[in-house]
Amino acid sequence: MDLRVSTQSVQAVAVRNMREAITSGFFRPGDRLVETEMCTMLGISRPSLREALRSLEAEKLITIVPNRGPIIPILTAEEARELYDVRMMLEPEACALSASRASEAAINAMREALRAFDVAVKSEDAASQIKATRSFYDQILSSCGHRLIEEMLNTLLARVTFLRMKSMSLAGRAEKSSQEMWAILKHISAGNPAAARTAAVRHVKKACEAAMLAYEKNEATS
Amino acid sequence: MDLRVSTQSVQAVAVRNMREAITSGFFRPGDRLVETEMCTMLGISRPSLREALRSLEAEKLITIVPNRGPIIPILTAEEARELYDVRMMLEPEACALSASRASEAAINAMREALRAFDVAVKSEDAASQIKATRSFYDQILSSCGHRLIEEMLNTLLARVTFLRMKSMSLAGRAEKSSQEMWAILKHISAGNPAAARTAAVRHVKKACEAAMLAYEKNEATS
DNA sequence: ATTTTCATATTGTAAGACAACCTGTCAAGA
DNA sequence: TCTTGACAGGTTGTCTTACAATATGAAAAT
Repeated sequence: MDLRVSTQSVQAVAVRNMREAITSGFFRPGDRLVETEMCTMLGISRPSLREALRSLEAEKLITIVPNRGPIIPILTAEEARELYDVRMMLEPEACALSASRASEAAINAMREALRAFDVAVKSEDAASQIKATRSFYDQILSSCGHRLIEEMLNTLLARVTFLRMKSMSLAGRAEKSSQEMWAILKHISAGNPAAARTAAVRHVKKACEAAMLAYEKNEATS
Repeated sequence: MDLRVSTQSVQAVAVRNMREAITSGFFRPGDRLVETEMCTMLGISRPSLREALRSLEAEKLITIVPNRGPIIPILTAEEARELYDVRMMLEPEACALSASRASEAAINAMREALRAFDVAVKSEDAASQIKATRSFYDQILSSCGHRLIEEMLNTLLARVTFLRMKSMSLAGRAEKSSQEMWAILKHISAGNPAAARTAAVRHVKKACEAAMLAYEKNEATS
């Protein structure tokens, strides 16, 4: 029983809210975040806001251009590729660990998340897809028992949310993604780390390919 | 010819200086960084300092305890182990990449760094050892051609500096470490990614073992 | 049309102020 | 003696105000 009272600093809440706004797609790559506007939106003072912005900058969720202020970064294809490279090194490990230690409750939550994902795919609801994927990964990461991997993958995943939204809209990608994630879940719930790892590798690889495809398509249309 | 005038923000300089102060061992785990003191040390205002502190907090170089302020974190054995786990996933890759693309100049710089390391080992100069190791890794990371791996390993390495200092002081560890790093360099300069990777794996593994040993020894003495 | 100038908007930085909170000390009461 | 309560000092959390420095875009001049 946890009776701890926890007062959150204004700064911390600001970071959380802005992070949510960015990863949910409310702010989009290229958007400028004018300080005074953000202050009124968040209802906080400029010094507090600026502290929050520095935190987000260090997380790479925003870029602060000197004398121009914060903007939501636009990932280049190369940066995206690098993000997937590193995901490829960490995510399989996380899935393997999760396969060896995830609780029944965590596995059920993953199943719920994937069901929600499938529903969102059917109804072509991009926001819900992202949310469901997010929740699926949250469960994997929190159940993998490795704080650092959890934290690093969390920030990495936050950075690619927008990309995922784009690549999910590619024809057939969402369905494929669902299959791949169900495969991961199957091996996790079976307690098979090796299989979970290979399934994760496949998933990240495919996700990367889809993202790269999304870039090519964008170039063609622009 | 680069004539660019780059004015650094006060905040950015503060972050750099404080990061240097932390990773060089000027501040030690457990130390409190009182804001007003830091302000006078750095010659900046409190808002600017606090922005800098938030950046360092996001890098995990400091921990900001609510209503108590920033302190240099004391790594638990488990946190240390996790840091080495992730190093183990990234560092071999970085070395392999470096083996396939490092320039002659970079390799020479690595050699220089290791020579300096050996000198520092002989004279038992802990600070110089850290500095030389740091410079060795800087060369590997900047020559590996992967920005993200470079950045992530940089922050990871910054977090374990103090640990390395402690484990280097273990009998014989510095010499072993030197051998392992020379092995990595050998394979990088030979352009052999696979061999560089295995050498890196061995090095991280041994470094991890040494660090764990340092923890046990500390427990025994405390 | 190109360059220059200028006004506006925005960021960078500082200073001052005060409430909230933690810590340790000391006295009062059980 | 031990616990509790109160208090003081130090530190952080936050806001307000202020102003200099810089970027942007439009108007003016060549």
